Amino acid sequence: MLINELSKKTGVSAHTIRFYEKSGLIEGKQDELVKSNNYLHYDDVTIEKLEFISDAKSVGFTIKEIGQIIDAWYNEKYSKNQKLELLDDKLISLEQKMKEIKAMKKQLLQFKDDVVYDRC
Amino acid sequence: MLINELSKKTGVSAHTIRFYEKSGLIEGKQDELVKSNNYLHYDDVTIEKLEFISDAKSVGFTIKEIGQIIDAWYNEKYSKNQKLELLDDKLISLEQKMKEIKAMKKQLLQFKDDVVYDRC
DNA sequence: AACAACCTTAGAGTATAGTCTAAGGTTGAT
DNA sequence: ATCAACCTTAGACTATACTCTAAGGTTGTT
Repeated sequence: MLINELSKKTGVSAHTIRFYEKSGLIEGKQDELVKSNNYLHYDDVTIEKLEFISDAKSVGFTIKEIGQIIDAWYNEKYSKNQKLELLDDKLISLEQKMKEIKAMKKQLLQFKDDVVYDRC
Repeated sequence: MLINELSKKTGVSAHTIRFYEKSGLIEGKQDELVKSNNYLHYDDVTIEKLEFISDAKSVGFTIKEIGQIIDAWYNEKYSKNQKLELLDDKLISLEQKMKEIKAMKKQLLQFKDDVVYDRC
């Protein structure tokens, strides 16, 4: 599919898709039989990747980190051990985020308490 | 205390402290007895606020959101109900973040599995 | 008085992550 | 052939959150 269709299927704008492509997160391929244009074609894996990018951004991963994770998933440029190490690394950072969110929850509940009992 | 001491006590640079002050997150006071300068003095509550800002940034709150939370905590410009509503709102967004992180954890564990069993 | 070590404001510069515009080429239907 | 509706690249613009520089004033010690 071409970029517009990909955009419609994922809800990600063509501009942003191109930005992700420039950033190395996804990759379209040219049809080798067609030399008259340089239109890029995208497959279903790219849809998966864009969905993953959206989820990964939500949890606070940067474009760079997301690129690494995608490479650990789809790419052959890392060894198995390197991939597992990177993924473990990101899992640890998720645990960390989780802890921080729990602590922040406690803090906000404390603030609520302070408001209710006029302690602020 | 003056800005340098505050910076040393909190680990937040004087530049960043000034940026937070401009953004309305914290507020120093001038010594009314001293007219020869416009040095700003900070109290211990500001230390608390800066620590909160750091924690709140970690969980992904924006400066604007952090400002609102601080106002719901220290400021009198909101009613009790408005404060509680805002804090509940932020608590809900934390629950949401928590869910997203759990889902991402599952996804990364799946990726690990795929790597281990050569499914990618 | 001179000096280091502070303080101030204004504004420029950086990184991240888009978002948009312009200028131009291609495709497919009429 | 012409037209809408695509496609491309290059680069400008935006928002957020800093980070730094410059220029100048103040304080405290020698």
